[in-house]
Amino acid sequence: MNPFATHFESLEEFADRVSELLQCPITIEDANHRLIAYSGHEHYTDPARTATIIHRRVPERVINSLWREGVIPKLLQSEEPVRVAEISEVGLGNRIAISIWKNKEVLGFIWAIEMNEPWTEQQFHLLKQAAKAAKNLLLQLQIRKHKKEERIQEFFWKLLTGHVSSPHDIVEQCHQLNVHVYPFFSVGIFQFQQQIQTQVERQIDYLLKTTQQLAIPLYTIDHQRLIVLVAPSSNVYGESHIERFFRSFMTQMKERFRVDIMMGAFGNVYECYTKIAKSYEEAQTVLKMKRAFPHQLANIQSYQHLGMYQFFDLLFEQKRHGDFHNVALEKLKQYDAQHHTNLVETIETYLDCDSNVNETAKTLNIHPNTLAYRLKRISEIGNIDLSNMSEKVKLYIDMKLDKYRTT
Amino acid sequence: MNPFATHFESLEEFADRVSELLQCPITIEDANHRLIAYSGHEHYTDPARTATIIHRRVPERVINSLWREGVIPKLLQSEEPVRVAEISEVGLGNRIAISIWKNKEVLGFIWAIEMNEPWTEQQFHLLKQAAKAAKNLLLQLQIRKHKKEERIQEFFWKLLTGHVSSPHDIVEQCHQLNVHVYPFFSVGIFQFQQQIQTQVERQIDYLLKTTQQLAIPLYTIDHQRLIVLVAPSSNVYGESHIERFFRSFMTQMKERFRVDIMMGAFGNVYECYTKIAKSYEEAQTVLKMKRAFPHQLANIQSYQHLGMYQFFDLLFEQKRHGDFHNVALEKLKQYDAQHHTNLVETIETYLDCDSNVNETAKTLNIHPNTLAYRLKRISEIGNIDLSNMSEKVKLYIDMKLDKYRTT
DNA sequence: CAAGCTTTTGTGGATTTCCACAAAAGCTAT
DNA sequence: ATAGCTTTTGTGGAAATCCACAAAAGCTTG
Repeated sequence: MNPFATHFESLEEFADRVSELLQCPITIEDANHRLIAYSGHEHYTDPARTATIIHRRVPERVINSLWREGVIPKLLQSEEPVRVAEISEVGLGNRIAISIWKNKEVLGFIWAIEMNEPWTEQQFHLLKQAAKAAKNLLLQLQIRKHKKEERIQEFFWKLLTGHVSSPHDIVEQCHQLNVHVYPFFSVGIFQFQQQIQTQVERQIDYLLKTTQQLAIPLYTIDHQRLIVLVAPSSNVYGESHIERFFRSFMTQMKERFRVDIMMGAFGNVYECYTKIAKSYEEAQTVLKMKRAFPHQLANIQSYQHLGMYQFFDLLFEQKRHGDFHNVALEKLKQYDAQHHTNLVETIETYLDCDSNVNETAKTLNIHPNTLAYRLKRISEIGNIDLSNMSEKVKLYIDMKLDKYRTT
Repeated sequence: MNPFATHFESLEEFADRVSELLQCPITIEDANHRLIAYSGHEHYTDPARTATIIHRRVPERVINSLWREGVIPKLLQSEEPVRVAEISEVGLGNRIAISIWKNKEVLGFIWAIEMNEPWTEQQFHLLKQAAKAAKNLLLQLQIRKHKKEERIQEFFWKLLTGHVSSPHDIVEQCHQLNVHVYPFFSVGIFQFQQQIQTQVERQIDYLLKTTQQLAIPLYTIDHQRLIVLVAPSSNVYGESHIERFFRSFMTQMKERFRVDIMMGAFGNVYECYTKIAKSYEEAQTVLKMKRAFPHQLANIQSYQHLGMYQFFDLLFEQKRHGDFHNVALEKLKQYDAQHHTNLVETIETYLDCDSNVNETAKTLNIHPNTLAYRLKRISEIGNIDLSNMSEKVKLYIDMKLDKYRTT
């Protein structure tokens, strides 16, 4: 006979029942480690569980430890209970965990704290029965959520495309949809190697829901791209917070799920939600420029650090009208062609290296004096004053615009 | 009785007549030292005269000497003959010169070579009579010229404003108007201190017509501006030729006529005459930028050397839409305001000085180590990588755009 | 006013840059 | 092939830069 074959009013009631039967504290989480229910009996509770209950989610460091220890991969692979040894650094006592399945998808987890004695076969069997019973309860939750999700998605796309009304209305709608409004935000994009499949969607959802580095009130998936609204807790070090989150998201996708993300990018941080479309545009610009200048912008993620490449679409448009043709550059190109020299490459590398002689010489594999000689020739042939910032800027931009054209 | 009170078929006939009476070679020039007529009798002729006749104009170095010796100023002041001592460097022998007047305007000059003996009173008297007689002959030339001038002016304005047809038609029209077509050209503008008066117009005409550094097929005057079409002889060192001409024109206007020119500027050198409007626009851009950045661009005249300022109108337009706001710069400004520091000024000067520490420190009157410290703070506070060209460019442009806004 | 912070200036030494000069290597055209 | 050019590499010394460390001066705050 199944002890869970009755009707439960709520998941809490269910958790309490499991706790009674197993004689230990029980915590039920969804697939993203958000707290769904927990037993209320007076038992010993480790610090990790306390923190989980207080914040209504498992602390990120605990999740990270569980990944590192291989616990979560195991849970995601089998329906069997997993024994977890104490991880004292994160306040986690001895645990038994089991995943809740529906078809081939994990809906959530049940965690039990292993009290003094080791579990009996009987207890393990009970836990497995509990996991089966939890499935139906969780499914009901899921359905309710999915409906809301769809409305939120639509709302987010409206924000991204600028089809929005007043800031006040936006906040109003957020409240209706139960989307938290943060004081600062930025729009980010992750470009994946391939079209994002359903399984990867779940993995993305998992990572985004479990991260606590910053809030992600909204996100959506579009072909090969994941678009997120990120909200750093403060804007003082906002940029670097986002940077760090982006890097860790990408490494985690790779390490945990073997999913490659080509690149990530995000726009400026704004306060008013009407600027979401703008931040989105900026993020798209970053991606575009990273594609055109993969080497230069390999380590750049933010629009803020795009530097002069921010201007490029605009300048390029103008250049196509035939403006800005650079006589100096043309002369250098001509000279290169006629004399089989590398003056253009030289000056470009030199400027890439921030006018650093040694670095440039190393990059080009030439003697520093050779570089000096070439620079002298460049300034003669192109009639350029290489100690004039404005001229250098012009030349640099024109060279990069040239490259941009060929992509 | 006046020996010139007869009708002369041509100016040549007149010159021969004068030559006969004075027993010496005679040359008649217009007010711009262009050859109008010369006597053909076999007399001794100095190299300066030979060159004048061959090139149909007085060589520029001869003109310059005559100015330097004070000969021409004297001629422009009085109707009396002026004795000119030999200037052997330019091949000029002993001469007697007199100016030809109409009301208060000089129409031209008569030059006589003083042969072996010094002139008698009688000869001077004859020369004065000749100058009076020449007046009417020159006037007829003038009238014919004026009419043509007007049609040329109209044509030039059409070219400048882009109201032109095909390149072929332009060349056609040039031929009709007797305007020489050169393979390369650029449009230049001189900005005068004040509205250009008739007298100054003549002085401009004089300098433009006498210069031989480069050809000036067309020019026009508009309020405080003189607009010239300049044609360097070759485009190899075209830019520098034009530069030199601009400088010398401005110094000569000042030294010879006490007329101040605020600044000069010229556009790119093109080959096709349909690009005149473009070159003109570029020259206007240079003037505009020189007004906005008088210090930085004090020594810049050409569009080519405007460097990054070429972009500024375009970028500024975009910036007004609220794009490109620079968080780093805002943070620095904020820090400056709160802590009474000069970080923005420091970084701007540093970039102005092409990242040269010593020069910057001297300019700012601070210790080099102070500068180093400030730069460190700047990169911390603004989250800027000062060894990244692209970021430097962005910051530099944003700072200059800020300045541009306030002008 | 004392403590703690930021900012300025100083010192010294390793490293880099700049410059002049020269040798060697490579290319081109007669 | 040779002469004349450009280009590369080398040497050495003066000047500038970079860096670490420290003292002093200036500001802010309790």
